[in-house]
Amino acid sequence: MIKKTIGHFNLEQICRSGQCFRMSQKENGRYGVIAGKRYLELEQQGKECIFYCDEAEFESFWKVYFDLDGDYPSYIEGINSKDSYLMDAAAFGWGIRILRQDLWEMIVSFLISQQNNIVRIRRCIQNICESYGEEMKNSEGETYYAFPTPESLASLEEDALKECNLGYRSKYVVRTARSVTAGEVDLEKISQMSYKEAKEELLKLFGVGEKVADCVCLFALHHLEAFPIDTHINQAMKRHYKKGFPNRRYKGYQGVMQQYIFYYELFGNKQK
DNA sequence: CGCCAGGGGAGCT
DNA sequence: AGCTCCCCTGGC
Repeated sequence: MIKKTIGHFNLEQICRSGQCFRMSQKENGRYGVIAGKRYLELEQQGKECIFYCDEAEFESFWKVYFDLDGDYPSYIEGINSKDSYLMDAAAFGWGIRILRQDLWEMIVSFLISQQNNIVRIRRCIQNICESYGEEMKNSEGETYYAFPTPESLASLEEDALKECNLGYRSKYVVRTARSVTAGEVDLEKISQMSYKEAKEELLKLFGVGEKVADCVCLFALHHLEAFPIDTHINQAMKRHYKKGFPNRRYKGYQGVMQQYIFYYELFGNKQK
């Protein structure tokens, strides 16, 4: 285990921010994160954060995964001080980071997210992992499940994932898995593309629209200019940005602002 | 029981 | 760009 003091990093906020559905708080207060086949436990102790892994794994994987080299103070300092709403939102979600999650996982996760709430999304994902993901053991011998591969989902009937509580989204996931295994869409290539190209490519997948594509671009490909607009963001735009969100000012990192707004809308004080 | 909303999307005009 | 319809759960 290693201890790190990292500014603008807060596990509770990241866990609740709704970008990572495989991070959860355990009964002992620690957080567990599953990423691909990996498992990590973390613990927040005030400003310090404990990573239960060795230095090599931290440096080569988790530091990148949690975007610890990102300069979040400068993102926040760039906020227009006259924009009290955004100032409040950022002050509330100061510890959020935009993670670098697996591309395939994010595609499936946000296919499932449509017309769905966060609690149920987590359950759906847990269900497909338990049913079709590889069974793994962490260092304490506890079982966890890797995310199902495209191949394992492509072979299913279109309605098979209804048993995992996906409802009508089942066929979106199965058909998308088939597109990937058939090579119609190349995930390796997408990960090398610019935001614009990657989004265009993702939109070819059945069930992927503007919002889902933007979430994938932001949370997997780390295109911070992606600004997913969902019902909550849409309402915030109507209330606070009737003339449109100032994209020009936050050019290149609008996605970070989106996360502050989203988190604030969901968990902030409702006296707005 | 009906109604509605939850981080939408497809298909059509 | 805007509209309709699609369609699954859970909460009230």
